[in-house]
Amino acid sequence: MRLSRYFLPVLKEDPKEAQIVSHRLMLRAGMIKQQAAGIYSWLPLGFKVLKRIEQIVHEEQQRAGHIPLLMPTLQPADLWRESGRYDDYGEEMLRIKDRHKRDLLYGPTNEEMITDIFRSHVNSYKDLPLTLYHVQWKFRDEIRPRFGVMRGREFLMKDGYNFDLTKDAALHAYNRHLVSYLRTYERMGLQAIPMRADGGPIGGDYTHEFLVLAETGESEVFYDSEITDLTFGDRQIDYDSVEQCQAVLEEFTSRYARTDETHDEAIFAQVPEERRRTARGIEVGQIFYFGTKYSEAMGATVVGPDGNRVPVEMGSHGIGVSRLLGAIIEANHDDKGIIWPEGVTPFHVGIVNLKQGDNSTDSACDAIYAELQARGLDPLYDDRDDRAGAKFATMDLIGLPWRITVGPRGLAANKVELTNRRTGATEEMSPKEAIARLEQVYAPVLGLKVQDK
RNA sequence: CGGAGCGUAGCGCAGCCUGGUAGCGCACCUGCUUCGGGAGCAGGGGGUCGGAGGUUCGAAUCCUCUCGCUCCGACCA
Repeated sequence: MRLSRYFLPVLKEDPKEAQIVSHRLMLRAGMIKQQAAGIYSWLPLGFKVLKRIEQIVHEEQQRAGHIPLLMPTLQPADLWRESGRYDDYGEEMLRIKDRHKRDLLYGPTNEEMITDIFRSHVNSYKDLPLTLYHVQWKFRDEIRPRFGVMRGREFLMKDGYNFDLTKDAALHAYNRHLVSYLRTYERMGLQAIPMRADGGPIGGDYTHEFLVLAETGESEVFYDSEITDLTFGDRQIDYDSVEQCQAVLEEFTSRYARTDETHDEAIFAQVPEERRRTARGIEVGQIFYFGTKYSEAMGATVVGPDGNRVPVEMGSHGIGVSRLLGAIIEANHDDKGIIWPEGVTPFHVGIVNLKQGDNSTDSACDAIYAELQARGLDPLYDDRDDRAGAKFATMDLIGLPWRITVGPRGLAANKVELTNRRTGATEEMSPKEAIARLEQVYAPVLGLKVQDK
C-alpha cells in the first residue's frame, strides 16, 4: 500500500478520553474511532490487524480439527427461554423487539443457538466428536465500558462448542482447546497463561482463563514464576492424541497460576517464596467444560451405541478477538508507539523515502516496493511529500516491525537502511539484501498458514 | 446504578466566576524557503459555543430541563 493513497488518520495529540496506552495508541494510530460508549468503527489499519488476528484464530482452530460456521448476531428470545438464561442473564443482555413485537436479543454468546443447530441435525453418536465454532460480533451491555476495545460493549469473539458422547471425550476436547489456544496466542507474539477460573454465567466446573500479563490488566494474578519460562514453541502435537493433549495441559497448568477470583493464599504459600509473583493480567480467552447443562435443558441428545438416547457432553471456548488488539499493544509498545509482533503486524515493513520527488530514491523505493510484493510480503510505502522526521514518527507510531529507509546519500553507494522497530538497530545493506532479509524474517510467519483439513 | 467531571473549529484547549455576540496551538488551503527525527515565514478558510427552554436590551458566560461522553466504585470475553 502506498501511504499517499491509504486512509491513515493519525493524531499528533493524545485524545483526552483514552486513559490506557493501548486505547491511546489505537486512536492516535488511526485504527479505531469511537461511535458510542464501548462501540467502535474499525478504520483501515485497525481493521487490517483485526483481520490478521481473526485469520490466525481460524487457522489454529482448523488445525485442531474444529469446523467454522457463522451464526447471526440477533437471536430469538425463545431459545434463551428454553435454557432459562433469558431471565438469568440480566441487563447485560441487549433486548430488542422487531416490528411484530417479537423478542430478539443481540447475542452475548451462542450456547443456545449452537445447541439448537446441533439438535436439529445430529442424532447419532457416530457423528461425534464434533466441534463447531464461529467468529462473530457479540454485544454485552456493560454498565461501564472502558479501555477502548479491551472492554467494549460490542466485541468480536471466537466462540466454539464441542459435542461429545462421554465426559472423557469432552475433557479431551477441553485439553485440545487449551493446546490450540496456547499455540494461537504464541503466534500473535503473546504469552497467555492458563489460569484456573470461575464459571461465571456460562457455568461449568472445569474452566481456565488465559491471561496476558500487563500492568494495566483488570485482574490481579498470582503465579509461580516458572510458568513464564514455558513456551509452546514449534512442537508438533497430534490434536487427536488424548495423551499428547493431556501432557500439554499438565505441563502448562500444574504450577500455581490463579486470578484474584480463585486465588488461594494457603496453596500459593506452598510455592517457594522466590518464585511467587503477583501481577496484573488481561483476560484474552476462556475455556469451559460444562457437561450436559445445555443439552439437557434443550434436548440435544444422540443415540448411543447401546441404542439409548443420551444428552451430549459439551464445552465452550472463547477468544476475545477484538480485545486481543488492546492486549497485544499493552504488551508491545514504547513511548513512540506500537511495536507489532511479526505475526499480527498490519504491514510487514514500512518503506520511508527520505527525498520524495528525487529520481533516484523514487525509483529505488518503487523497485523495493514491487519486489517485496512479488515475494508475498505486504509493505507500506510512505510516498507522501513529507519531511523525514514526520515519516519516521508515523512509522514508529503505527509500529511496523521493520523499516527500510531510502535516502540519496546511501543510495549513491547502493545502500539502504533496515531498522528493527523493537530494538532500534539499524543496518546498512543493498536493497536486494534488505529484501532477502525480510523474506527470511517472515518465512516462519507466512509458512504457518494452513489449509482446511 | 452510586460518586466526580466534561461537552466551545477535525484534534487538544482558553474564554464562563465579574453577560456586550469567540480565541490559541496542531491539522487544513496558497506562496516562498527548508528537507535524515513531527520545519520556518507570510497569507487564508473553517465554529454560534451538545440540545431545548428561561432570565435579560443583550447569553458560550446566569437559571431549569435534557442528551452524550469520560473518570472512580460495584460488574465483566
